[in-house]
Amino acid sequence: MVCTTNDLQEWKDFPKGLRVLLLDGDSISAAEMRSKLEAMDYIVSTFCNENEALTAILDKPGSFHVAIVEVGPNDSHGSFKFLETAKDLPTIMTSNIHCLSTVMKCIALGAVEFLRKPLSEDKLRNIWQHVVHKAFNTKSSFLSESLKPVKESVVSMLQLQLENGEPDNKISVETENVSLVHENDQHSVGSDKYPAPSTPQLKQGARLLDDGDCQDQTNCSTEKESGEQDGESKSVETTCGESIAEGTLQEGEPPIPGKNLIKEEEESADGFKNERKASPHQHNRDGRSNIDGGGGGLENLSKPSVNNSSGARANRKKMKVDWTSELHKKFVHAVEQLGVDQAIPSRILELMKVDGLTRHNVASHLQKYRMHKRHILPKEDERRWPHTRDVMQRSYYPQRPIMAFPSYHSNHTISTAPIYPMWGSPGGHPAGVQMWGSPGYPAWQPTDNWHWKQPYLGMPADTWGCPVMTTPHNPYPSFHQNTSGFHHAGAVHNNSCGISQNSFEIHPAEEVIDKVVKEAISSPWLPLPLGLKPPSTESVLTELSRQGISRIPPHIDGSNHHPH
DNA sequence: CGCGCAATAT
DNA sequence: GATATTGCGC
Repeated sequence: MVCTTNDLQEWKDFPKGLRVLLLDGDSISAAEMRSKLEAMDYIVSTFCNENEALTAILDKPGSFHVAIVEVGPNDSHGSFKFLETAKDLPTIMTSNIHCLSTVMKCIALGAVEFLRKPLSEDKLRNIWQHVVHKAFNTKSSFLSESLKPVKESVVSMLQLQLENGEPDNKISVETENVSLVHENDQHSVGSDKYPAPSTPQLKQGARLLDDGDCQDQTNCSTEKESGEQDGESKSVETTCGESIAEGTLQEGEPPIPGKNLIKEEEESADGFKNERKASPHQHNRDGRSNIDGGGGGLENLSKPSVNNSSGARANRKKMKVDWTSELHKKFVHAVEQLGVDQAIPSRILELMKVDGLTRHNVASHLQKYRMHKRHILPKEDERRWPHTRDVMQRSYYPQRPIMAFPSYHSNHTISTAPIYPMWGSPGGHPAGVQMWGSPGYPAWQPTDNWHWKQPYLGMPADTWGCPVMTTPHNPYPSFHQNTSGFHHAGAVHNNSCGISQNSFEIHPAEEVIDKVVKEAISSPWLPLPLGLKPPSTESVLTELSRQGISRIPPHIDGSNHHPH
């Protein structure tokens, strides 16, 4: 009970004041982490080698609350040594190595968690959880001096009763401040607020406990080989890593008082509490939910963003869905599955299986989605494909030929089926460019998710979205990898919108067409090759028949008008 | 009631 | 300025 008012005071800004031992062989990454941690008010001590670090620990036990240790590629024994020696210090291992066995070993040796590098703010921010966890899972008698205050203050703030500890609540926090019990206020306005059980990717307050069903992505995050999700920022890991309160704490607000926990994000108060609804049908996190065209089927909900819900007020505001990559990916998958024709909010919603999402949310997103499709794609389409190739070359932009806009209403023209996993200009933006969405996403979130990145390298990314060179007409080599073959080395590689410098006669390239056709058949829900122009339907059909394919999948057929 | 679109809010 | 939400007609 070395807990003084002062201590409490110190903890009121929670993560603030936590002492972090940082052990990283890479001074640069160490500096980065340190910087981030300090921004969150952690107190960081950096070490370059385990010996120093261990010395520091042994020298002054209780100097640190938590450690972050890098597992180097070669010299991992140092890390393990640390791990084994500093048993008493919650240690988070981190590495660039995605080797499962390494991860396993770390965990086996006592690491509380394994995080892939780079460590995003979100990952770092949550490290305090381990501290609290430990604080509550260590017998009082063994509780280190540094942890006592943690426990004390948390207990105090939450007004908990210690089972074996001392029920001495230093400061009786005003109940108004920390309401453990979330009033089931689902009545609120109208019924349009669905009981969002555990908000989807919505801003997820720091619901530490919650459903015990947390996927242990932590360890599994060691990817296989899908070279896609390198930067995945999953914060779930820590979030559900452990719950502070085993039996002691009731589920409830995060242990952190409402003060300004983190400076950078203060206004994110939107902790909507809703009792989890036992939606029978939905179980998020089911591995292979959708089609997933060969992509990394990883889906973890919960987005980064640091909403340590300022516990205090139970502002069940309007939960604002923010469409994260994952969310959007799901969305797109759903749309793809359904096919435009049937891609209606409700269905999409179902397919997405995201708790807390409302039909409205989806509808809205869909609206935007469509909008982008109609504007971006066609544009791209044009520029890359100056329509009447010979004639309109002069201005490929302004011309907004007939088919430029697939019009909504004529849902019967083939063009309605557009959507491919990228809204944005496929060719116009290098993979990493973020178009809409994720404005607020930290840079550390790589180019991952969002679809505008190259979807499938194997298949011409442009195939659907952009006619590019896959069709008879335009020979313009796009700078995309797939076309590289056609490139004239010296030729101007005017990205995308190149005027036909030298339209070397590239013929329909049978194989390409074939590819397209096959794809079209196998994925009827995908937009047809716009390259085939307005009459594209027919063109396609023609091609199909030429290819000896006589039967057309219902989708295409159905959605396409006059069978005469 | 649900969808799509426009207006409005943040 | 962009994105999400709300409102409204169909």
